[in-house]
Amino acid sequence: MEDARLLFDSMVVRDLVSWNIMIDGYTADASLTFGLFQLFLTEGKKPDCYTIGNLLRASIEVNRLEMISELHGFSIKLGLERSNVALVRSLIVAYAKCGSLSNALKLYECTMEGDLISCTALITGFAQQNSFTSCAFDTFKEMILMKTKMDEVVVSSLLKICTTIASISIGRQIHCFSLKSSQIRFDVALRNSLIDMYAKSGVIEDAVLAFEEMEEKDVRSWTSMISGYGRHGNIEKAIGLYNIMEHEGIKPNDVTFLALLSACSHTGETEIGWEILNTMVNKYGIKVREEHLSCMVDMLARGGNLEDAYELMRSKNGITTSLSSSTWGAFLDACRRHGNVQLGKVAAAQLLSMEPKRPVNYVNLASVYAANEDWDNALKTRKLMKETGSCNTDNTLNKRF
DNA sequence: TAAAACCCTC
Repeated sequence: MEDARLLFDSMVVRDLVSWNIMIDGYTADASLTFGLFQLFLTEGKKPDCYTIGNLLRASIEVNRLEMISELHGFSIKLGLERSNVALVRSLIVAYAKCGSLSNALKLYECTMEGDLISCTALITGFAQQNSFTSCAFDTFKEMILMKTKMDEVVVSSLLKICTTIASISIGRQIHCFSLKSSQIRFDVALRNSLIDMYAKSGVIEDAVLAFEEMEEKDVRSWTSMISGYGRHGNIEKAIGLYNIMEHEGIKPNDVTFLALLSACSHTGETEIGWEILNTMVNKYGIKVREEHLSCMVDMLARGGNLEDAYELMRSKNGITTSLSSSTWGAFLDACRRHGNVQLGKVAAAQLLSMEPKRPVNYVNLASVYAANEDWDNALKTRKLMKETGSCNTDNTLNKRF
């Protein structure tokens, strides 16, 4: 890219095509893309649909909604909005991905009704806004009524929503719909979505069916199935499947190991957990992620090995990112359950410095004291919570109602 | 061409 830039800078006459190629080349680094676009504008150039399309992709990358609106404005000014279907589609995708569903919807209703790509973008956009999943299904119903073209991507997106709301009945309906439709190809991604949907909805047998039906399985297929067994508390099956996977020459990834570690933490298999972590690092050279540590900490702390868990949190096993508040939260909860005031206080201090406004942290610390019949400090902690004014900032309730 | 799949614990 540096060479391309040198060549580009040395050009005497730069036409729109060379600008577009350059802007496209920088999509990996959005700030460079935008910088180049500024230069483009100061030179008095006019963007076309390709320039704007490339910039939209960069804006999605860094979640810059105001940039998308600006590019939308450009398209209107240049009259591209009315003539270029692909551009409008890209705008809808960009708005939906960056969370502005109202803008995406407006554009869709004006010009793109019944367009498969736009509908899929709307559906995943709705799915990302927790409380709008029903809108995603409404969009799909409209597609059916309008006899829109369907494909595996849109049903796969819908199945993903079913996993988050754990709706086996909707999931099954979508599965049946896909079987009946001649337009839907059962590719690896769709089959993986099916495994995941059934496993997360609690119907492990159907997840197994979907898994065994596959002629070509990738690492995600195996991981979904392992994770499914782990979630169901079946560690033997999870590890058995991992062994078969290895035997078949499929390389596990960081997520596969996360699924295995999680299975160990559910069943309290501390020794196996350590073994798995070692295999991941030493045999596969996979870097330990914060989530792996979090799992290990939970596993150790749950089993009462609070000291080991704390030691792991301190040493962080060589990873450089800092631990998330949720890891500390899980640790604090384990301290409460095992009545360890000393470590509970350490965890609470850490948590209160990270998120001083979350009541749950105070409540957990108070419970640590209470578990040790230290009513004095329990009461003081409760008081402190009220003083910080954090009682009113619990948005977990707002979310639910 | 674009829109989709595996991700820990509280």
